[in-house]
Amino acid sequence: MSQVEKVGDLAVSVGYLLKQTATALHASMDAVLRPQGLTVSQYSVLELLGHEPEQSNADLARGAFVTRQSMNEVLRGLQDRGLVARADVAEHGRARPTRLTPAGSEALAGASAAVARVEKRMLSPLSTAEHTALVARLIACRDALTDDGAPTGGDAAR
Amino acid sequence: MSQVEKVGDLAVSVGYLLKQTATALHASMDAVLRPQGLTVSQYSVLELLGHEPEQSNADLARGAFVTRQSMNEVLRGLQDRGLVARADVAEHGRARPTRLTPAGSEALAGASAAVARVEKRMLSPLSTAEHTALVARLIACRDALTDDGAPTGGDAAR
DNA sequence: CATTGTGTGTCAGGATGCTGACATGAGTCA
DNA sequence: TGACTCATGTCAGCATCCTGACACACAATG
Repeated sequence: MSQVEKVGDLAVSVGYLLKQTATALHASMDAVLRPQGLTVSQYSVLELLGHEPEQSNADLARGAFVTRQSMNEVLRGLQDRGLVARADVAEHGRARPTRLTPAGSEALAGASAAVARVEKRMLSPLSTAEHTALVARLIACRDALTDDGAPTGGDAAR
Repeated sequence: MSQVEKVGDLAVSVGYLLKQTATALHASMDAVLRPQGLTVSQYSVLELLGHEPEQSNADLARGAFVTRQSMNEVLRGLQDRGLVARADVAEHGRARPTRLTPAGSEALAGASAAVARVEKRMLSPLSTAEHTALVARLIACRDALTDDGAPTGGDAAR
């Protein structure tokens, strides 16, 4: 009974399935966003700003699970295309809050609809009860990993 | 009723939770594998070879959700450290099957045990029934995305 | 036998994201 | 006030992974 534990069958490994499903979702999102001229990272920023305006570069980086440096480049791309706007000078600290432009809101509307269709397709085999149960269990797994142990990503906890 | 759909609250969005959970798992795996001198990608290869020996570079690339080119570099690293071995000449086509060396099997044993502990921690809040239900629903979501729509990743379907 | 198609390994170039480092602005506290 | 801590934005260098392209090996087909 003091057997050494190891990872079992990959076909039913939660870790492997998580990676597979997340990869499939990313690919599907990329497929519908690219025709709209957006990458998944860029869409993530627009979506985050749509839910909570006036976020700083660091805020957005944490929300999208990347570093401030990477987010900076994503924001530059969106800014050059006029989809987001940043204050030229910081109001308070060094943070220069970013907000959606009208063009950005319009792009977000189209992209969000497309992504919603992808999510709907992903969840189509699940009943409403199964859907909510899945959400609850993903939250439980995420919290079990992050409550103590390792950081979630980005560089906020390094 | 012709309302335009959009992505809802991020805190209960399956897509966002999937990304969060997968990121947290990846970070936790990295934290336990790095002390053993392995990256997550390298561990993935060892694990795949442990389950199914004699896989080609392309097979492993598909299994690890990366391109053949990326997998080639991972394999080169493992080969230089003597953890895997590849035939110098192809037996059949151009494929040169890779297999674990004794040192590779030993490294895999330690790494797999560490990863199993991470998975166990992740699943600790779930009952056995919830665990199996989670697996079934992740499979359902993955298949719903990949059965028709977009490819799963890598370059196999581009 | 020649042709076509599919799968594989590999090279070159580039895009993306990360680590490390530094300077700036704000809050805290002796 | 001055020292300290913390969060932010940014620069430089590097690692990783990808796209595009090509050559080879085999199977199927005429």
